[in-house]
Amino acid sequence: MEQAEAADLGPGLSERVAAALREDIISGRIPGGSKLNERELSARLQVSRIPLREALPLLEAEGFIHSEARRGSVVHTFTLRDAVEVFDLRLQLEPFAAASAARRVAAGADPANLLAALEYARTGESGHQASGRNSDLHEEIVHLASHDLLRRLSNLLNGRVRWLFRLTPERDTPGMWEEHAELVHAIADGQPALAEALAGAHVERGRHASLPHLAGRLPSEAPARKGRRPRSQD
Amino acid sequence: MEQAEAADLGPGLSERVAAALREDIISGRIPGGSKLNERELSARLQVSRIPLREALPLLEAEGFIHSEARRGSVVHTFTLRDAVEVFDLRLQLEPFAAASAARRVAAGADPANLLAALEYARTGESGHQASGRNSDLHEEIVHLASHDLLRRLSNLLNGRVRWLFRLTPERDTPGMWEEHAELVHAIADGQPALAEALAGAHVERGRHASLPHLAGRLPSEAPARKGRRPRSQD
DNA sequence: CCGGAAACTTTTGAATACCAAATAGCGCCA
DNA sequence: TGGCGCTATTTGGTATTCAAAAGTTTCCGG
Repeated sequence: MEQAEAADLGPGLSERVAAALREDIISGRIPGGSKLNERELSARLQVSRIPLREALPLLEAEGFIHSEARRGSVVHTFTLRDAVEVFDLRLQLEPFAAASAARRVAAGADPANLLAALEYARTGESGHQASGRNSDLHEEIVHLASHDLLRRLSNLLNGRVRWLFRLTPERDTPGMWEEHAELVHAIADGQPALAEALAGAHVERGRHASLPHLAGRLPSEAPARKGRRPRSQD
Repeated sequence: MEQAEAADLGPGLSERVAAALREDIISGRIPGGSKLNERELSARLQVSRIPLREALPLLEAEGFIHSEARRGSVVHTFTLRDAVEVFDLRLQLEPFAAASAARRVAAGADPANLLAALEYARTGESGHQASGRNSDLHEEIVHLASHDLLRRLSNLLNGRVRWLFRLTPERDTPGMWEEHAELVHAIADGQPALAEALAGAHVERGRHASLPHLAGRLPSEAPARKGRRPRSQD
């Protein structure tokens, strides 16, 4: 199989494979419960099994797939419980991230990138793309916090946050932008306590706004254990 | 290269490779800054490069190694900052884990395993092995919380917690066992608020007890960027 | 004698081919 | 119709090979 001139040379191939699969799962193009056939995926993604098998453990660590020894990988079926768990942990991490970022600003760090991300999120109109910008904003806060371990945990969380945001496009209201602006300015002003409180409030408001909608859109519990083969496409 | 009868069949080979490397790094057998040569490691671990390259991305996600494209992998050099970061995030996650576990018990979950882990931690004498038992206790709390996402984030944190505990064997004092006992009983009694507060106090006490010791034992900042080749063994 | 450029070497990234073991699906027989 | 064994697909893993990029060495010129 010719690999042509596809060598991007930037990120490793396995990371691109992981990113592609992650997006396919988040977007629902590969539905929950699908069995992932290695060589079929290799063919579709135009790569050999090697980068694929480097990518799958990562996706499993993020909880997007579930792999059992010699039984292959199955795409995770997201439930309402998953959504609740995302809010739970955002509530633990984002206030800390916001406070840390504010402290860093107070200590002399430059919040320019954060303010730029806020502006970027404002200019983008509503819709599915906006959820990506919201994620960018949160990532920028984490980055500003200069906290390596926090960044790693947030990366793990991030895919699921993006999944969650994609399910609730109506979250992108003017009111939410106000919340973001308040939070960003508290950070940019170097006020850790205020930033922490606003971040917590932001997450909690999101939870209460989203969960009722999500309850109708997600299976409340795990699906049947055997025989499900959603036959993604043909 | 004969693989003999080594087929354990239990966990995948790549997971065992990841675990072995993780332990080698935590224990210092592979010192920070070491360059990891793939085929050399393959030879030493008696596996081919494939399970190795499935393991390396996992270790990188956990922050034990740092891989750059076409430049190979280097073992992370732990600094005092890393220790502070571990305490930071334990402080965010463990109180939540303890509260969740207590809520689960109040809702009818059985804390028998948790109590058993506490007893197991008590019977083990002091020393380096005890740090493993402490980790087991924390893992048991997380397990009891029945929170998938929390479990994933905790797993990410866990390796670094084990690294940290191994550096401070003097932490294993009778006083710390009292703290554990209080916490476990609060959970077993189904008291979320008490468990949350005790978990936070436990982490903070550990921070204050450990950091002075660690300050003398760890490099305060990242090492020289180039040319370091600690030549682990020959 | 020192600095820079070119050639060489090492190592990673990736592909291909192959084998063994286990699961799972299938058909066969009672 | 139900249980049992067989085949076949698939995963886990190894070995080998190739290309490209880093790193290293050497060599030449200033």
